[in-house]
Amino acid sequence: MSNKSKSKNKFQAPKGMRDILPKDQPYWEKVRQVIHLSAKVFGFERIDTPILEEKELFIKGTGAYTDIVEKEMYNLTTKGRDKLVLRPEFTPAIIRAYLENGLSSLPHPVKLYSIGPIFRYGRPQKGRYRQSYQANFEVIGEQDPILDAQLIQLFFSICKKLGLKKLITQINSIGCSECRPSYRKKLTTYYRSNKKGLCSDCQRRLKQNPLRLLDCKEPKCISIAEEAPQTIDSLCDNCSNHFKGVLEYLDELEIPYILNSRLVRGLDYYTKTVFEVWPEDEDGRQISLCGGGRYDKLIKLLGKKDIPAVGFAIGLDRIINLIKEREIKIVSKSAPSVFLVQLGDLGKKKSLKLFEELQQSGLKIASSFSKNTIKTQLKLADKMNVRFALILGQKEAIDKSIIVRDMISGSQEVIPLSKIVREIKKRIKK
RNA sequence: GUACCCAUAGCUCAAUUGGUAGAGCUCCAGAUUGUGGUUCUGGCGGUUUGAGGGUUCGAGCCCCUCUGGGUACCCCA
Repeated sequence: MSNKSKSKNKFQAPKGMRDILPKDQPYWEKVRQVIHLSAKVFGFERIDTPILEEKELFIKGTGAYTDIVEKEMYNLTTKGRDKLVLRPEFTPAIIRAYLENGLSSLPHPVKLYSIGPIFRYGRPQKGRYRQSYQANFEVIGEQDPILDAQLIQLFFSICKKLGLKKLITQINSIGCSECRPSYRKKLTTYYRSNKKGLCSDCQRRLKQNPLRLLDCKEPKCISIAEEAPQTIDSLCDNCSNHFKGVLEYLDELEIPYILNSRLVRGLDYYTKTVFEVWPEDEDGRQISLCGGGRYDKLIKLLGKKDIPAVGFAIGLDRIINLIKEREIKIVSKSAPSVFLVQLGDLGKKKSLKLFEELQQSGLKIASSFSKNTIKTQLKLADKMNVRFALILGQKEAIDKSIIVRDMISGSQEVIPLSKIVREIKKRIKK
């Protein structure tokens, strides 16, 4: 990505938003392709929801006191005075679609995934953009802890296919409506007695959302948080067993994880399991690759029925950044293996149709009809890293033949035009 | 939203104490009139240094504002 300003050009992309240029597209294609494949294997069906949603959906769903809702949404009012926002995350929108379209009549669990842009108004930096891309997975309608574990398995499966290793799961359980209130009380009491040692943000948050004090980055707050009562010690039997279940399944899957009692996450709807996955050697400050958890109460909040669910989101920008940082090679499947060189008026005319034939036969073929010299065309062929160049000139066009040039050895051979497809396919296989 | 750093050709970077912008790569063309990856030569490329204002005889360089980027927060993917 360029760090240069383009403001001498009259227009520039809005702050925190960028163009994904052709040279980066192979990364995006690869990542998306792997995600689609893994989603299918794990039984997820695709859903696409609008980029705009009612503002109220996120106030209710994500939570009125979360930073996302408080200060990071792109708001707009329509001519009809509807209050809409660019979606800052997927989950409430997916649940809305699930409820609105009667997907609850399908056999449960209903497994849905979606992939696309989300928008958050904040200060951009590496791995944080105002328009970023997520892949989002939701499993609706079951509370079996195996589903929580399977989501993490799914993420590791995707990473494995992308060649990403050295990752570690950060996991915690934050309880449910049964046990959270009493934990909250314990925590609040603990923090009240240490109130004067807290930063100003935390003093404010103490009233609204005391759980969030646990992952404050202020040194003084960190040391207070270290002594704070831990969520897992206050879980009710149900939550405790559930969490044990998740961890047992992770052990069974041999997925690396560490219990992180300070992981609470900023969205209001989480219950029980919360998790993120970080690169192993990082401290996770802003590079968590995915994050999610269980949200057994969200659906009731947005609808009527009390339906449990679990889900998570993958940050595609961060996945791609990591692939690049670790210099993992991505092979573009669409890279051409043959370049058709045309020479002279007749050659040019005849190659036009030949190009179509070759391409229809399934060969990945490149060409440059606007360049006329053989030199320039071969140069291009070389740059594209093509295996063979096919040369159709005046002479060949008359003879109904074509030259096959091996771009590695430099040797070439004249072949009858009628046999070219078969010959090339034979050679590529070698 | 807060703090610090940054901004010169498409890209990576030069420019002595403020003295009037230069190189490599890329791109295009030629050497080689039907043969690429090396080499050599030439050309395009900056409405003059992200934008606007100020100081000065003179600003890429100093000051202010804005825009964008980076990093650390806040928070999250």
